[in-house]
Amino acid sequence: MKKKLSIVDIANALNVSKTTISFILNGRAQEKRISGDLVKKVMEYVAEVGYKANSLAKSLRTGKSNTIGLMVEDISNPFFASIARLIEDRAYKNGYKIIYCSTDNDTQKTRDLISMFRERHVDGYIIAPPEGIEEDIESLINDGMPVVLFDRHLPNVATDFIEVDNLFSTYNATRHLIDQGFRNIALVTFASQQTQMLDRVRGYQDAITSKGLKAIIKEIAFHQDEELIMNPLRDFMKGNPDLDAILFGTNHIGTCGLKVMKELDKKAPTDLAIISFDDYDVFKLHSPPITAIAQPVEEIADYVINVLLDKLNDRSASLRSRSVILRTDLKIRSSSLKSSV
Amino acid sequence: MKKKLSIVDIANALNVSKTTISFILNGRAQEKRISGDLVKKVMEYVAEVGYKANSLAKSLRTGKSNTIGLMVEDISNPFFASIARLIEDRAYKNGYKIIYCSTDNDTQKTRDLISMFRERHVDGYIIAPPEGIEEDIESLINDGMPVVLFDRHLPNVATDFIEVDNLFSTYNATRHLIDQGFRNIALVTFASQQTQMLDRVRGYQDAITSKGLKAIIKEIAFHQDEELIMNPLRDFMKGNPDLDAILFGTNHIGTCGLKVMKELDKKAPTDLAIISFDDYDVFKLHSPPITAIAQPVEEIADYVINVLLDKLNDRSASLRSRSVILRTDLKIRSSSLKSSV
DNA sequence: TAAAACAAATAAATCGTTTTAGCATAATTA
DNA sequence: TAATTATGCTAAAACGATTTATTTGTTTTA
Repeated sequence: MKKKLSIVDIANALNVSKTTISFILNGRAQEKRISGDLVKKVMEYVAEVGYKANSLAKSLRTGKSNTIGLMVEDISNPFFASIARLIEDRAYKNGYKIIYCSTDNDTQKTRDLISMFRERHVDGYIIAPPEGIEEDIESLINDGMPVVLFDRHLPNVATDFIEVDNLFSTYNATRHLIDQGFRNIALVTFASQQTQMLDRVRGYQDAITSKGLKAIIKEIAFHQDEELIMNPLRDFMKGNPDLDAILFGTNHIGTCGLKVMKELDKKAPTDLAIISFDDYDVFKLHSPPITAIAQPVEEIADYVINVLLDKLNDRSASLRSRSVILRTDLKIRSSSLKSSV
Repeated sequence: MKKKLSIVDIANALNVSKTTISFILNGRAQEKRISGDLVKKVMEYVAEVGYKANSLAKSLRTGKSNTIGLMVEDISNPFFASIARLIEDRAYKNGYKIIYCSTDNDTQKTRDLISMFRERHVDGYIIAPPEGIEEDIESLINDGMPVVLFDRHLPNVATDFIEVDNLFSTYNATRHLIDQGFRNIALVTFASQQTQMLDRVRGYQDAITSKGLKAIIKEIAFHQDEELIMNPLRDFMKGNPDLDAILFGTNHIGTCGLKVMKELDKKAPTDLAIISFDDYDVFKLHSPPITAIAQPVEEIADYVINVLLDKLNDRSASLRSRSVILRTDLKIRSSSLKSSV
């Protein structure tokens, strides 16, 4: 267990001041007019012994940790997992590491996690915020921390966010169901006051009422445990046998919905037409394939990281706050097509 | 942007030495026989002003960062995502944060990431190691770092690891196919010298040869890009029309396999019986449901974190190195049952 | 030729903690 | 009563970097 080299060791070995070493290593040799000879000598020696600066000491002094805090709802949810993956790649390429955590949409947990991130001096925050976290985010921003929200935003907090056009997405999907001839169309979604959920509900409602139909909305409490989602879902389906079609508000609910349908031996689209938010393998490979509202995950990740890097590099950029609204893509598959009777 | 309070601010405000504050805050008041009155005063003041120690300074001094580095193959793979999620939960409960990254099974990338983790002074490492990383892991261990491998291990490196009984898993699955009456059974897997892959191949081979059948093994290069997996897979299926059954070596290959079968309009199990390693929604919900080798993800995560915490708390524990081999569960579903002709 | 400017490098302060070693004063022992 | 031991607290060093302010010669300038 060899002791790690410090800058002092280098300085002593070369009989040079550590100040000089530091300047050279930080590319300030020219500016500090340190002779080319010495620069070369130092660089060579550093390479030879494989010295690496202690990033903790560096961070302590400079106040920068080169770390980004990423808070998603649940890292094991395929939507968040794929976004996390893309963000991770791009962050690393720009010299940043990621510390991540799952909030479970739990406000208190999120609060604790934010203060953990703060303690660890992360340089920037990427957050899919739960409800009730407004004050904490605001105080983060007031303290000058770069913050980018995604997947949803906080209406009264002025900060950058990236999300999709949720309202239009569900409006469009609902219209598609109506156009196909379905009339008893339900929306099943998580009970939530989060913006993306409210918009999804509104989009559905707008489409439904524009055609004079009756809105049927089933809200389910957010839960990790699938049983607690499937139970009310099962009750709902059993209790509404005259339903034509269901629009699922999230991929998780959509997946649970498919499981319940399987249990009850209901087939899409004959027994029930189906559309789910988010698109992933389960929906693509299902028989019949499930119509899905595909979010542009790559684009979301790109915007998120780019906006954050902008703010990180140029503090003044924090002033104007950008909101990016991206389009979704309704992947029409047979689960939502009126069976050609 | 209010300046953060430091321990000196607290000391000055109360007219007490910072040493004393530090002792009190670290629960060493009794040991250092500091009067109850003072302890109370300090604790109250600290709570009132909401002082939190700067963890960077703390880490610099103590050499502990309370961070665990987690390296998986790909965080967006459902197997790794769910393990990561479980590990994350348990780590946080024990006061540790997670820094994670995806290795893509790329040795050089992994090497870079290990040195990043080292730089950041993570206290412990959880790694699903790619090939060729033996030396780096060894040097980590030699430097006294607690390391736990999972999902696979490195044969010549003595360290703790958690994995499943891969050999028996594929042996058992193959036997099941044979028992069902299938005879032309292929194994499609990633080309890899990793232990878990070698074992999976061996398990398949053992079962095949024990019955005097012919082993048909298709190895595909590891790739993120699905097209590059699907292309050779498609060629293989087209080129071997007499195949009875396929055992897929990983969930990713399994998913791609299903996509190709969908394209080619092949149905399981009539056209081709199917079993995949790993069990998740895509397989459970598929029509027909896909027989899968389910890994005990919760148990894996529990062992991983427990073994690591043990080593973290008790350096001597590093000496005896544990290998935990867990059982998988073959979830038999209709994709592997000989159609009752 | 004295003053100013420059070149090349460094000493010391700093970031915010923990930890070691030590200092008064009061209480106990012998 | 002098020596010892507790008690309660603190000064200063250390962790390993960056940054500010300074030093010491050497050239230019006027």
